[in-house]
Amino acid sequence: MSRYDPASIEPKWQQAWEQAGTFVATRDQDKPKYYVLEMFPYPSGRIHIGHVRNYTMGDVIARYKLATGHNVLHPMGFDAFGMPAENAAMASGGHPKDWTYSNIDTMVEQMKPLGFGLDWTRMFATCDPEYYGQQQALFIDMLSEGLVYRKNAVVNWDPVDMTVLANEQVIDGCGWRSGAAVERKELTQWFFKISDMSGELLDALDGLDEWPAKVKTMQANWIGRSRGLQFAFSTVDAPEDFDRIDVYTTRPDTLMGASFVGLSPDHPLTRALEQDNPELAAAVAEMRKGGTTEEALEKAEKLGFDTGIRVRHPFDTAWELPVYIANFILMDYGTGAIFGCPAHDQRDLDFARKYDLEVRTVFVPAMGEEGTFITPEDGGPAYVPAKQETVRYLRGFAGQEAQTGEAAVDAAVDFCEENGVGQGVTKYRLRDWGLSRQRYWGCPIPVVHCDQCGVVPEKKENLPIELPDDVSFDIPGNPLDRHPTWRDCDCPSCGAPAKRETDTMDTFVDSSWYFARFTAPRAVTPTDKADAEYWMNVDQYIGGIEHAILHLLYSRFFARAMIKTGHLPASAAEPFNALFTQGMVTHAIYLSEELDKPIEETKPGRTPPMLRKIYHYPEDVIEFNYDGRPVAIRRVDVKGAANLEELREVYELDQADARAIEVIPSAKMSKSKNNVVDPMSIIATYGADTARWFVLSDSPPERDVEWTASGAEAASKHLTRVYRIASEIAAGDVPETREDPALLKETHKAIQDITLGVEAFGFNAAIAKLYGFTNALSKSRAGSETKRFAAKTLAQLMSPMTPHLSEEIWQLLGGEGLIANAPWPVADAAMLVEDTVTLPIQVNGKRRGEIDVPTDMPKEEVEKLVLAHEAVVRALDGGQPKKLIVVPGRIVNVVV
RNA sequence: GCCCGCGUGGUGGAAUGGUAGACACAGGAGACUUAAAAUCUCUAGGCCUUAGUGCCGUGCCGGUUCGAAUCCGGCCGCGGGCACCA
Repeated sequence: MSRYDPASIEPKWQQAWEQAGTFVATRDQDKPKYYVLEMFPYPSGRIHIGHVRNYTMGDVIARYKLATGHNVLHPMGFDAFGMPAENAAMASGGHPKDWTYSNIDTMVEQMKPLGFGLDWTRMFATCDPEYYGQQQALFIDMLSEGLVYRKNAVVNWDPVDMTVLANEQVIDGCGWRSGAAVERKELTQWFFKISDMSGELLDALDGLDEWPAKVKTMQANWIGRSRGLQFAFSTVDAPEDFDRIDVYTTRPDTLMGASFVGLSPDHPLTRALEQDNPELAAAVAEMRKGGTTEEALEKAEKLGFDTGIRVRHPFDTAWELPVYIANFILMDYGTGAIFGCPAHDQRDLDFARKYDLEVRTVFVPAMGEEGTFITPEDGGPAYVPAKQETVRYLRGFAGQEAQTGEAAVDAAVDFCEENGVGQGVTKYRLRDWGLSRQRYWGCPIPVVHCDQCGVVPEKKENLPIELPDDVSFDIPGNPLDRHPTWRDCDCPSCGAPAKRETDTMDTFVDSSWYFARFTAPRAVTPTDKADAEYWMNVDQYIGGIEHAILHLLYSRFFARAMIKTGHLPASAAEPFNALFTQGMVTHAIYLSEELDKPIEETKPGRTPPMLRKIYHYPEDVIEFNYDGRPVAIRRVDVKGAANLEELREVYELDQADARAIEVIPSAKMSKSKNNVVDPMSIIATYGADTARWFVLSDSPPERDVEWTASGAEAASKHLTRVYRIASEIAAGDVPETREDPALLKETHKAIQDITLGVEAFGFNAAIAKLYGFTNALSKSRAGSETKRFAAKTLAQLMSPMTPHLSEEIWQLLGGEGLIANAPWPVADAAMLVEDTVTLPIQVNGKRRGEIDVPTDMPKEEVEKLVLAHEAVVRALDGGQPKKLIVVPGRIVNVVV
């Protein structure tokens, strides 16, 4: 009998699928279509075990849907524009294009041996001119629909390198290369008008039944609809044209607690004051230092500057409030100006205390806490209860004295509207999407700047506007900007000499419509109508939770924009019917701190040896327990230690030499920590099916999974066992003994469990059931026909996860055709019925015994049996039960 | 700082509000073998001068319930996101 040999089995079946065109998708109106998509990878150079997990999950769904009679579309491509390619070019010469395409080649080569049921004929990379040319066409259509516009926005500016920095290139407020303090600088940039759709994008979340609730919550908070009051303070001693300052507040009920007005450093009034007040200008310049991220702004020390201007309180013109410029106020949200109510906002309170401003408590807890409550005026923290909580107003002006924040806000808005102070408005936190990037390796924005005509879209027949190849990355900045000829062109409108836009698009644009392009990847328009109508929507989308907000929100916006521009059917407004977010694959980090040179080499006057951190590769160490915690030693240091005791001795010696390796468990895989597990070595050692089986087993798919060598080995052992069991059955080595009705039942139970498991993304639980079923099959003394049926069913149930092994077993057992095409087994409902059930008996919620009863026994009879049970009799001690709860088929609880 | 998650044996984890620890890994004991590997069988949350029909136990504290890993409130820890990483 032959051994399980993945190295020979796997290429054989991959070839068979390719020859049969098993996974090539073509439109077929007779079958229900199913579009399964995993978030496409960035071509970093090598596939990562996290990719293997992500694509295996998608593949399980794809193969399962194929077996259940669907016409499946399961494509793959690459999200290929972006900074790493430029960084590589800067670091080691070369060209981003060469680097990217060579990485793509490598990754495709690494993915193919994994046997994913992908339609490779549809593959593309977003850096293919064929793709980004269509993206440019889309952009032009969006421009003419009014979905794109230009405005000023701030960027991270490195004043030394004279270049724009990405947020990740700003480290502790300084440029990553120059180390210079980063400033916020305004540039004219392109924007998508996503904010026009804020309400629609928010409301439509309700219809996404098959999306995780957490993703919908995150998106809803991100869009951030708020109902508030917009009103104006009239100013005293302000420059011309600034006789009023518009503010927006979500808490108009706290107006009587106002103690100052805050302006954003980017507010028009701030800019006006800057002109002739050097002291103020210097303070504002200080506030503009640091990065642009919300996190940086929030964490920055709260700075203010008193403008000297005063405003009149809308309810009492004699009451004047100071106007401060404050660095924590965002120009993009509301009106860029707020009123501060220190008593009910911790940030305002910190600010008020710093600048010695008034604190006026507006409301206090409604009841109970009189004795313990310290008002903010008396040094307590800001009082910020939930809006649903009822509070008592000391300085209310509308509504009841005791009311919820919500009711008070509504009453305040009504009051203000009636008295002409302001009006209730709905605002969104969501800002327009800035898509301009001052970088080379991205999709060129297809517009031309003409002295006569202004900003003009490129003609579609001139697309794609291709990136020039002759560029260099030896100096910072955008190579397109300094290219001698690429910018020169004729105005598409008047024909006069003009200049191209040198900004390229945010890579989120590339990934916001690739799912639509996959339906017709070679079409000469962005999409093909018939294909888009047939294949959209994506039935199941799978990807990382890190994309919960931006990528998914942008894609939802793009789908709507593509409907408006005629590139998608109206039914595709929500492009992803179901979403699944999977966890990361983590791995322990092996860390030691070693002297950078031997002590004996130390000479007087020389630098003494320093401890430095060394990260070891997983394959270079042996891990074991020492003193109750996991530690490791280098394989080269084992010195013939044959058992645990000797390994521990070596570890102790290493500790003395400061060479002992600490194990830091479950860390995100990272190249710099050397804890990246290369899937290719796993495949080389165990085969693709083992890798696939392992990444699905043990951990729930939405949670992170720790890669362990022992886990991979266990997976491999199990597949070997399945192969051996199946071969024995195929070879007729099974003794013809008695019938075993239990095995037939187990088989149908397994069909039921695994089918439900796959449908619900419970892959780890499904695999646990497959272990159980395998054990049942192995132990069963059933006759060969029943065993053969069970083994064939096992192969089918495993086939989405371990497709190569399953094909091999299917063939051994005389299955017809490819298992990939065999119809998914259906459980016989009659086989799933159990005759008896074991009911645990609880007394006061604690388990005290159990009884076996027929499944259909009436409640009354169960009660009689329970009351007769010795544990219950003893607990009752002759008395009557207070309560008797019988949950049919589940449990019995006696309350005494 | 703000938003969203997660936390169960030595380890990964299972459990429609209903027997906590399924299924595995590592460990222990045994069988087979000249031996090893492979394979198979059994064992396995913690506690105890009472070994039981016992007590404790799902990050911590409290609540709802006949019954809570699961629901609610507060706290601690870890992770994801925060609009130019993808």
